[in-house]
Amino acid sequence: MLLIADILENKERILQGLHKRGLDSPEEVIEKVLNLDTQRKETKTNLDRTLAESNGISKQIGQLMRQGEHEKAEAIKKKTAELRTSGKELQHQLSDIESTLKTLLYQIPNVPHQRVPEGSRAEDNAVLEECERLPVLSDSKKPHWDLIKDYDIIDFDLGNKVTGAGFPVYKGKGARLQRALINFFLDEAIKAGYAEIQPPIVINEASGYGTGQLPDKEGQMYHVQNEDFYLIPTAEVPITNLYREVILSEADLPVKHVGYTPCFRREAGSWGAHVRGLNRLHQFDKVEIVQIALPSRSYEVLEEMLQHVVGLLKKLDLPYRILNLCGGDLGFTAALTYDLEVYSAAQEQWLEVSSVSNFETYQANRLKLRYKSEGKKTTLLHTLNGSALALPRIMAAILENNQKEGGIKIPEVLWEYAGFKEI
RNA sequence: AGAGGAGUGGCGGAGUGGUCGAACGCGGCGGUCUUGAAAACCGUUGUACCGCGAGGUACCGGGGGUUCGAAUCCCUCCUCCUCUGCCA
Repeated sequence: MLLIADILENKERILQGLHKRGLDSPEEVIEKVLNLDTQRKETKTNLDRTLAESNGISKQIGQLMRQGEHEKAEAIKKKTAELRTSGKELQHQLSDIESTLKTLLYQIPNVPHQRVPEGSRAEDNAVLEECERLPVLSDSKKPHWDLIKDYDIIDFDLGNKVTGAGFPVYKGKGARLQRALINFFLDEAIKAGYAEIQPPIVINEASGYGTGQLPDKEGQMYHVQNEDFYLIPTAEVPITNLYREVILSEADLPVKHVGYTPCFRREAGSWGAHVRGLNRLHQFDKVEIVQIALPSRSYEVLEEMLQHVVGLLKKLDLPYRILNLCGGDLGFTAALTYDLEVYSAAQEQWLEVSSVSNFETYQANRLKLRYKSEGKKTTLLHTLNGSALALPRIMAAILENNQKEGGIKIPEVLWEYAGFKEI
């Protein structure tokens, strides 16, 4: 959520940023916000004045009562009736204005960072780094949706039976490889100084608003109706919300957490031929890294997180490229996002396996996540997160890129974790 | 899930209709004393909003209500504790 004070101060810069996202007329909504804010202030001033007067009279009444002057007290009481009705009226006006203002602010995405490239389509994303020699497989190469059947390690039909499409069942070495990857990712993050968290995988509404999944992506989350909970689409949500309404001290920073969770996404309307097999699922596993950083350091932290993810891909020996997402492709709440994609030699396409983002104060403002600086001022922090990593496409790439006649070699770093070297 | 009890500032803990943003203790910060530290003593110590400022307003788990006035009374939801039930 954008800060009104920031909109007032940097209106032009913010409008430019919103144009970069391809918004039609951000001027309109920004003007509405500023007008409402003016109304809010006026109403608040009036309300406070009314309440102050009414409080004063109440105090007088109290004094008179104590002195036993009941008639005088009764006489003054009558004066308050009017204040009371106008106070109620103003109170209602104020909460109406505030909720309209909030609804409006919820509709405005984060302002892209200066380094975010112009553009609206995937082709406009800037490739910052790309593996030079892409692997080429023999003509007998198979996509992972065939390989998993050949080796009987992931079963979509069983998932269909038990749940439905997009909920695969991992079997035998498939399950063990999953577990190996999760443990490998967790251990690597812990080595890099991240403290492990095992959060709940269902969250309440407040948490959904805190990190920005609500109200923007309401339809993308599974909703537990009888409890009004949501299944998490990513561990980012529960882990970041650990710090909702928290004031940290400077010494606590940066906060670094890692968590493994299953993730649930309805992916309404996003199915097609290009998302076969493991490429898109309703339930998948992911290890997520989250940091809370000082505003002055958050872009350093972003680079550090990016390099952590790059390190994982290198250790897994997967060909990757790094994208700087363009304005049109940037997520609603992010200021800058690096996507990491892995090349699948069998599908002959790039698969997104990680998104590393800086949200600056956008989430922190919703979360009321602040720190107390030396000068005793409370200031919003910056939140960041990244997948390190999402499992299914990593799994797909490992299976596809390492396939050979009669077996699939798994990366050496996983041998110990998996307990086998080949499928 | 049922019955009973409880939720107050960083923590502990008073307060059951007005003088309460809230006693007191601990902790934190500043100071006195000390070569330094400890102890002792003195002072200070929440957040947000409105206002140029003086100052004002709101917040005692959340929301709503009664009242001139609510931490205090009523309703409702949430959370925790105890007992019973059920269960990995």
